[in-house]
Amino acid sequence: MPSAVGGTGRTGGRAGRPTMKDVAAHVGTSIKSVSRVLNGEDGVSAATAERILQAMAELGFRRNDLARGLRQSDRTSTIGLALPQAGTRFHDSLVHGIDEIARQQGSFVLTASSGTAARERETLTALCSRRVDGLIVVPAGEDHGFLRPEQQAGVPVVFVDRPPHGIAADAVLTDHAEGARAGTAHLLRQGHRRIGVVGDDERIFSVAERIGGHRAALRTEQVAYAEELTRLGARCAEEAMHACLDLLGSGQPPTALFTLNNQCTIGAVRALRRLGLTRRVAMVGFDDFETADLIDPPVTVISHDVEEIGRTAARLMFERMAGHSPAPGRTTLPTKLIARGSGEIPVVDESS
Amino acid sequence: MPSAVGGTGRTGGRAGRPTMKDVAAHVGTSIKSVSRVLNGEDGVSAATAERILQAMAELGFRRNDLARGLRQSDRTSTIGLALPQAGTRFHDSLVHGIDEIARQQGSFVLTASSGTAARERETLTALCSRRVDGLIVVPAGEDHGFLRPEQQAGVPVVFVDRPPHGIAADAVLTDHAEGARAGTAHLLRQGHRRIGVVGDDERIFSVAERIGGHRAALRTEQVAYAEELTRLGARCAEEAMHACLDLLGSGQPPTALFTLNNQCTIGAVRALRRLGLTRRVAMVGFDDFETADLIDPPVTVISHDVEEIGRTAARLMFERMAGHSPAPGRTTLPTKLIARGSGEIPVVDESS
DNA sequence: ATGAAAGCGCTAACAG
DNA sequence: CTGTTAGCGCTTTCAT
Repeated sequence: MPSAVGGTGRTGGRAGRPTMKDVAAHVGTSIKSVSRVLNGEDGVSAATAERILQAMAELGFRRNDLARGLRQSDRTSTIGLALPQAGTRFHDSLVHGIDEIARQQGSFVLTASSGTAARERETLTALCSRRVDGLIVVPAGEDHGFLRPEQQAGVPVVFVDRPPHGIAADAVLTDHAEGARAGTAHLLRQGHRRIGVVGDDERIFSVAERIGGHRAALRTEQVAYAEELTRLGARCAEEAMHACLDLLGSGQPPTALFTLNNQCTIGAVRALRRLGLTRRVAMVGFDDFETADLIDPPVTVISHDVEEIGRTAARLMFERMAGHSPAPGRTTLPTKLIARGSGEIPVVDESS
Repeated sequence: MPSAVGGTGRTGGRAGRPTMKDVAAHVGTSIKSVSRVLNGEDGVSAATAERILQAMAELGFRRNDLARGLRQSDRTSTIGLALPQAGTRFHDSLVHGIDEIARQQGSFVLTASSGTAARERETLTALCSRRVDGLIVVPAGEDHGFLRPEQQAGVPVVFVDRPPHGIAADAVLTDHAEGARAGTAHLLRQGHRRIGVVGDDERIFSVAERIGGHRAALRTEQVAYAEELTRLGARCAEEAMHACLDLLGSGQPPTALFTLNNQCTIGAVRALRRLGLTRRVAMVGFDDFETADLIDPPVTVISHDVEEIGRTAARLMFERMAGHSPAPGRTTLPTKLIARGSGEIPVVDESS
């Protein structure tokens, strides 16, 4: 038994963190009193409490919440948020919304990057192994069945922006289809009949939904959907630009463009610039972005309230944590068309 | 003793998570064998191992890494990143860079929003209470002395973008002063002598540094620094726009603007638009942004490699974790001027 | 190849 | 008002 002073035998003061045991030893009281002070329970004299607080400050004590959670009904007061690498304003707003609600509930939000589909599972598992009380997931991968054990263990999982596959869970979505319908109808109203579509991979839920809405609008006006005016699979602004250049350089170019996310919108603007068509080809883009009003002409967009999506997802999660257990469902939030100019360019008279 | 079956007495399969004890009971082996399988140690027959793996899958077992860390030298393989709410691309790139290095080191990055200065301490403390192995902080507040105990306990802390106060720790900074000097010199070279400056609060390190660089450039060319052309305290694009409107509407308006971050740049562009001065007043902005090339005229900026900042900070952190302990220092990364058009507008001949 | 027991830092449930 | 004991889920040490 070598120099067993403060339990851990801390002497140098350098390595390892002080524990409650150390604080207790420092004061000459029991560990339980320290615990009481820390948790604001009563049953400790003011004098002792004072000395304990002093010792904690002196030693630089910080409670180990991990150990605490281990004992305390396995709650960590932490919720996990998994985000794929986006590179849009989506992140910030979403985190904000979630944070607002979590804070009200006394929970702490930890965000992890799930990156590509391949790494997503690993990321979510790591979050769960760190025992979050709930999980909000912006899906990157295809199947989330592996999260079922978490759900059954009482950890609610809420999906954002895309519905879950392989698991029954709440989802908070944007009304992609209706937004795209409105955007397309807006262009049709200006007389456009040849509308080019540029977007990411159609296997992505939001992309498929948006295309569906686009086609619905065309049907309503009895305009044929021209396959050759659609360019999908553009994963970044660069690829979208090339798709647009290709589209606009074809024999029968579109008189308007409908872009399926803001990266595509930015790519489209670059393409229109290069070809000197900014004022001649109309454009409506899905997703708003900060400088949309500064581009010439200002970009007409379909916008959605991402912060509200975050708040809604967080509320759903906390409701489930509180014991509510209706059948998992989808909440769909509306979009708004913001007319700024690019979408109000009328069709060029082709007979001239 | 009511139906004590699997240790925890789990029967419904609903509440609580399965533990190693449950897995062991399910297989009819000891908890230690389960542990061995999980950690890839040998000393378990292939047959038993197989049955254990099966049971884990069946029960949806997930190891509690918190409990693990409690026992295992208090390492959690997790590093914490604290970010104030920025609303710029800074976030994404920084997280990316840090993530890249952390992944190589087998660590997991958890990001928390530190929000305003007031909430920062609370956020950082919460991260520490969750026992991260290291901490990367983009400071929001003024004093970080409260992090000293963490450092002493062997948790390295690295600051990004602003140097620490009240604590000796590594910092990874941008060469704000040199960048601002170069940007200002660029404008001076076009003949501008009345350069308006719009930025956030001067108490922010980067703002002060940038102003310093700006003034240094003026001194070199023997141009007087005109206090009345400087508008600080603009915390968002909106406020920056009003500051610019004010500046440009004054009796002796500047012929060029130097904006101290991208929010201010965006505000300035809006102001120039409103006044129809986009082609007449030159502008250079600190920080690049995605659509800078799409604005008319395209915006000349001082850009820095944020991802590299992240990688550098992470590397420093892991080096300290590995035992390196030189005196804490500053690493300063260079900036690059990207001329796109707005900064190359020559001074208007005032005599005409 | 396997398991029993101790203990990580903390709190819950009981004593005094 | 204060302290003792047990145990959260896991790994470590030491036996078998």
